[in-house]
Amino acid sequence: MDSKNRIVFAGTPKNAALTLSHLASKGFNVVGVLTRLDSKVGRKGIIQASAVASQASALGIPVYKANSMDTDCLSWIRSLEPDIGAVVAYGTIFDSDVLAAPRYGWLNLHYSLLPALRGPAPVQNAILRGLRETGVTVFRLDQGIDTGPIVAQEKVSIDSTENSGELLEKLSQVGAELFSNVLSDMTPNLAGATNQPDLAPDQMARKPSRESARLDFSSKSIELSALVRAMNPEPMAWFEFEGKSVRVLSAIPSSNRIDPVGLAKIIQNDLVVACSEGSLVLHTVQPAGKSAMTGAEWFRGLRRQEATLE
RNA sequence: CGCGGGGUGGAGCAGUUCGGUAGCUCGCCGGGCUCAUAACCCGGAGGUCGUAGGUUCAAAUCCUGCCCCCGCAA
Repeated sequence: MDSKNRIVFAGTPKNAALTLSHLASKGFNVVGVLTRLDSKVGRKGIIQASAVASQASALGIPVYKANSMDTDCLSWIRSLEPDIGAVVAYGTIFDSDVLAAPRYGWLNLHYSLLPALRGPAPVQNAILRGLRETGVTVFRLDQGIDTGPIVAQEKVSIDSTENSGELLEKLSQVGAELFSNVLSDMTPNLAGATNQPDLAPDQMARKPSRESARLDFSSKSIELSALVRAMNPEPMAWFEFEGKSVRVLSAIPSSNRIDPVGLAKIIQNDLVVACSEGSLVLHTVQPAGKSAMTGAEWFRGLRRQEATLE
């Protein structure tokens, strides 16, 4: 491997920080880190540095914070004289000047088997669509969204019970490993990159809205269970009960038959709600203003035999 | 000062409007019934009602300060 290559890293959230620390631990020469500006976090609006910024500081790597690629940012990148750029979930599109700044361009780590699931939410969409397998891709960044030539891919299976948070964790580890392998033999890998085929627009992995995370119990229970897993931890599936939202952190399909759709009751200490096909056990829920609890606990607090959820 | 909900035995809740020393559904422990049980019956332990102070003969309940947890919105 050529550890003398100067790498500029760009990323923002926790999984990007994990990749950064993995690269650093492998001895790569990360000369600068680009991340988004500190932002307000949570109810109290506490200003907080991104996970990548914190990680970079801990590693003693210079950090530049920017939400858009202005000339200052561009000249900072150029001043690093990078050989290659590495991007993991940075959150801003690069213009052609930025793309051309590192000698060999940029490599991006994406959490799907491109060209499938291009876009900002590949992990949620993989589970949402009921896929049994997804993966990670390292590709050369170009002007499009996740459209550049593919350098390397690795498959990762999706367990039928895991949620987006858990799957992302797996993908982060596999991705970090793959990324460092690519960088180890960078020159031949870049030369071997293959162009992506075109993709139908409906294959884009869009970010789920809160409304799309709402549970409609007239759907099939198997679909609802996938929705619940896909939306955890963000934005979290939910339904409305007596004017307040109740988040559903985990749910599993059940063979209990109850009618009509939306009717909920306790069956053998589980909270079961009727769906169009089968029923769903609401295992962990979180009513607005409360901490997470089991569905049965929540229902007990309602003090009734049965209720209709919508 | 973005909007809002909440802190009551191990868990989830009721009780707070109209002050009078605590209740429900579970869990737990013991016993019974049963081939058996997550089902049923009987009994039991377990609570400074977040915290500090105030009002009162009397505060979970009224007043004030503080701490903690959480939903929505960004």
